[in-house]
Amino acid sequence: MKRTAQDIEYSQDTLTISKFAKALGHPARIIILKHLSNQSCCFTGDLLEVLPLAQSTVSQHLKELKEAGLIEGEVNPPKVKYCIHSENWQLAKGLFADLFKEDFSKISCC
Amino acid sequence: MKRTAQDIEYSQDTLTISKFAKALGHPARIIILKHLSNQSCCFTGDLLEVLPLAQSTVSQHLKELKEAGLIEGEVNPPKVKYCIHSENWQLAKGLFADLFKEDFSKISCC
DNA sequence: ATTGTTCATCGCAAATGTACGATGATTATT
DNA sequence: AATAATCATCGTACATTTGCGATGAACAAT
Repeated sequence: MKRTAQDIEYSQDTLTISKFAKALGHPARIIILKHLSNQSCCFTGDLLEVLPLAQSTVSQHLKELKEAGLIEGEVNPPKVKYCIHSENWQLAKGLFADLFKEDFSKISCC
Repeated sequence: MKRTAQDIEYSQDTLTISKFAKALGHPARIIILKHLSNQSCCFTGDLLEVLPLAQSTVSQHLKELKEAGLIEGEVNPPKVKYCIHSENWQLAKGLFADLFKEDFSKISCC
């Protein structure tokens, strides 16, 4: 991937929402987030019972969600509790709501 | 990527939102969608003036958005008009709103 | 007929993503 | 001290994504 001088042209909001979206771009990570958000609060790798994936793979997905800022992990040996990162969750909610604010429910095109 | 028998385990909603999210997972595509959604309606490769990318690359991003169902293209030679795919736009809006419906704005964790 | 415009697609290169098993680190329990 | 449980990380394999230039297809205007 050649990169030129120009790739700095995106606004912060654009970068932020695309980062969140990218993290949401895999069904396993959607499942994880839905679990965390239902489970009024924290959670851990009981996810393994829900996801048809190896433990290491789930761990990797959790890492990506953490790096995207959507969740946070709290070590609680020998377990780890994962929670929704409330601040960024609100941020994401707002950014997506803003993206989809236009309503094209009536005949829209052209 | 080894695939085993189990990868069929995701619900339709989960697959759908992750497909949309994946398509939103790149800043260039966010820009494109914002343009289409502001521009009350259709559009074409004036996107080239907005995006720091080669024409072929932009075309590829448009293709991905089309395949994800978020936009549709209408040939109008020698140009192509792109529009938000209203039905799927509404669907996406609903799915994201549902995902983020829980409110973690007050102290949430554990 | 030739030329120009607009756009998609192909082929390539490099980067990232997805998945797994194996191994290791940490702590609790025996 | 030894074992078990929980989770992260490493290494590997393969797929997908991202980007570009080059080429081609479709049509309009000359």
